[in-house]
Amino acid sequence: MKKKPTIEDVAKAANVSVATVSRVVNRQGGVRKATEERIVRAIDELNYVRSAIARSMVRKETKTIGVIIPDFTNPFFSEVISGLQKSALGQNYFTLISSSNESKMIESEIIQHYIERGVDGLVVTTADEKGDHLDPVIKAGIPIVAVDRQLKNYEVDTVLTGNREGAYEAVKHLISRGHTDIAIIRGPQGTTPGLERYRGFERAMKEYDLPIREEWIGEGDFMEGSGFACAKRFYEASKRPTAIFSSNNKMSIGAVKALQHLNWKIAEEIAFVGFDDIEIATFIKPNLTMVSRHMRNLGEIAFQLLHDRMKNNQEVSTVKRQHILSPFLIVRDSCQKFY
Amino acid sequence: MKKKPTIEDVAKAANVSVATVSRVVNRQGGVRKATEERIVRAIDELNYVRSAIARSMVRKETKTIGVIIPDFTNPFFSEVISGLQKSALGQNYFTLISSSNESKMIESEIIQHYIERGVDGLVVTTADEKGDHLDPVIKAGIPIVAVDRQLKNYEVDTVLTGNREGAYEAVKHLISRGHTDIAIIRGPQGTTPGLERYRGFERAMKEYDLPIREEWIGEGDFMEGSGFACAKRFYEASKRPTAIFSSNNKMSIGAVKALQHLNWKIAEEIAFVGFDDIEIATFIKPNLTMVSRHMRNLGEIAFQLLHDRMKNNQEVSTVKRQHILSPFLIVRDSCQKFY
DNA sequence: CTGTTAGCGCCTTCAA
DNA sequence: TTGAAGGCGCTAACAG
Repeated sequence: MKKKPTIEDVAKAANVSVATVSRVVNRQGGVRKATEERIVRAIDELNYVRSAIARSMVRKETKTIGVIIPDFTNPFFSEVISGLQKSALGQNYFTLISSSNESKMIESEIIQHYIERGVDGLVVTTADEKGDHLDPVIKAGIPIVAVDRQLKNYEVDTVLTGNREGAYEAVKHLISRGHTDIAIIRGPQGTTPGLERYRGFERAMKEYDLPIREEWIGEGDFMEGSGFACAKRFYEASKRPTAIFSSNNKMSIGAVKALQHLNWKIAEEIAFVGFDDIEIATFIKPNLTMVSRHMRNLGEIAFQLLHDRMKNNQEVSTVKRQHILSPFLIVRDSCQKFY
Repeated sequence: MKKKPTIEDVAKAANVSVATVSRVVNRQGGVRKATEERIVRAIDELNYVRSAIARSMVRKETKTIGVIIPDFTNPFFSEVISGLQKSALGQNYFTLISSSNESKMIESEIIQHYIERGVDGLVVTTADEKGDHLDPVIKAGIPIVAVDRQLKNYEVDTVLTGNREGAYEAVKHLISRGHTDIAIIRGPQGTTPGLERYRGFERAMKEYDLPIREEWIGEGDFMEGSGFACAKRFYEASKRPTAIFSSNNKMSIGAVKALQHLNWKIAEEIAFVGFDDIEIATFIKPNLTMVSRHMRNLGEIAFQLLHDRMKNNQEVSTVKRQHILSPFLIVRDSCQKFY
């Protein structure tokens, strides 16, 4: 209720010096048993909690890492931060998590906050892969790990998924089921996932000598609405594709919504695969075949890399490390061959 | 790269005193234009960022609020924190968000972290509504706002949903469609949402003089698995219900999974309503009728209440304020009357 | 308008 | 095994 007790209050109550209290609070040992007990009792009685602020002030570290994701409501990121936070807590690191809402500007603000608060490291899925706006972080000498999207202008550790590979497998799967008229809902081509998944699509198509039609390339923005719009456009195309590959989870949601809306029958009339599994995949009538990945792992690995940098006083290896997790295809029922 | 510049470095570079630098950094005015410009230039050149830590140290406030939710991967909470964080940022407050995973122990740890870090306020959806473990927060004089679940042992501001009311409406809707044999998948009866939603169910049943059968009461834990199990039990009951009310989103997911698995046809053979809308609701064949609520609002209001307390130096009103948001029924196709 | 200075609560030598 | 004392970077009087 009243003001918070300080280490000095404890010292007074236990009749020792602050230095001694500090020793027991930090478990440094070298304190007589009896003294320690007296101090512990005083701590309890006063409800003393040591101030992380004052501590950070002198230690020059906060045991805190900043995390930036583009969207709280995307389940993919929920899983990632879930894994990340658990790993961090295990090493006694605390996580600050913020969403940029895919805005570079907001991301900059968040970064400012993080630097002011002295985070020891940063994990970021950036809204802008050029990444100039991360300059302050670099300048401050704060280690960074990029997740899912790269930071092109800087040599930072990166955790990625085999985007190209995953898309390639998905499209190949479609082809193996007899499809040749395949459309793609692309993500923003300025982002690694957007571009790479397109490249995977492209590779598969080329490998089998299949034409990539202009009207079968939908430009999406990784949001639901664009998935819906693209699917609709495909339906209205001069020639309809027989299969669709969607580049991320939210666009898949939108696309499926559109297919249902148009009564364009999945599997029977239009095959479908999407990148990143979604909850509805196993609920709707023909279950959806999807490219999936170990999301929590992404978060865990990201923390490992960062932790490494943080304790190794940054200078150990200046080489950028890249970790690529392989996605995997979950074959269900939405890509049946049909004639 | 090297060590971070301090206010003193800036002062030296601009050839002024630290006090003056502080004035311009904090926009307090009373500094000659020319001087200010000189300082700003120095700040830019040195990449100076003021240390929130040192600042908090003397101001005795961190402009930071702690948030505890039970589960990152529950979309309900994603929405809530999304709204919360946006409101907070608007008032220049920073949010620390952590998940307790429904564990009281983890929640305690998080609380410890928060107190150490000197949060100015706390927003919590607790894993244990008795809330004794929040004692340290109370003792530290940190204002609290409870969201979605109460803290029974303390008089703190609370934001709730009309749980009873929502459940009541849902069940009445079922009844109005001709159902009399209604089962419920309950949440933990030790939680406000769990208990209140049951009470709503009960009230509707009593009002219409319908029997509540033992075997039609499923004990769930708000997690997917229990929803699945309960639905299965209903199916195997000596007498099958014709309608199911599920008490939360995750259990609804599980229940629907079970219904599909059992090939127990929704709407045709078994009506269904659930509390909290879910994405699959509009995807599966008969669209699911659901009780929904303005989730982002919950977060926004929570912040309002907290903000109020924080600036009013806590003593203005010791009265506990309670804010109840009304849920609303979204009628779709899963409760058709059938005979 | 600008500068000086006393802390904020804690950790960390250095002595005792 | 313990204590004394100097900061960490910043803000907020108080003086000029």
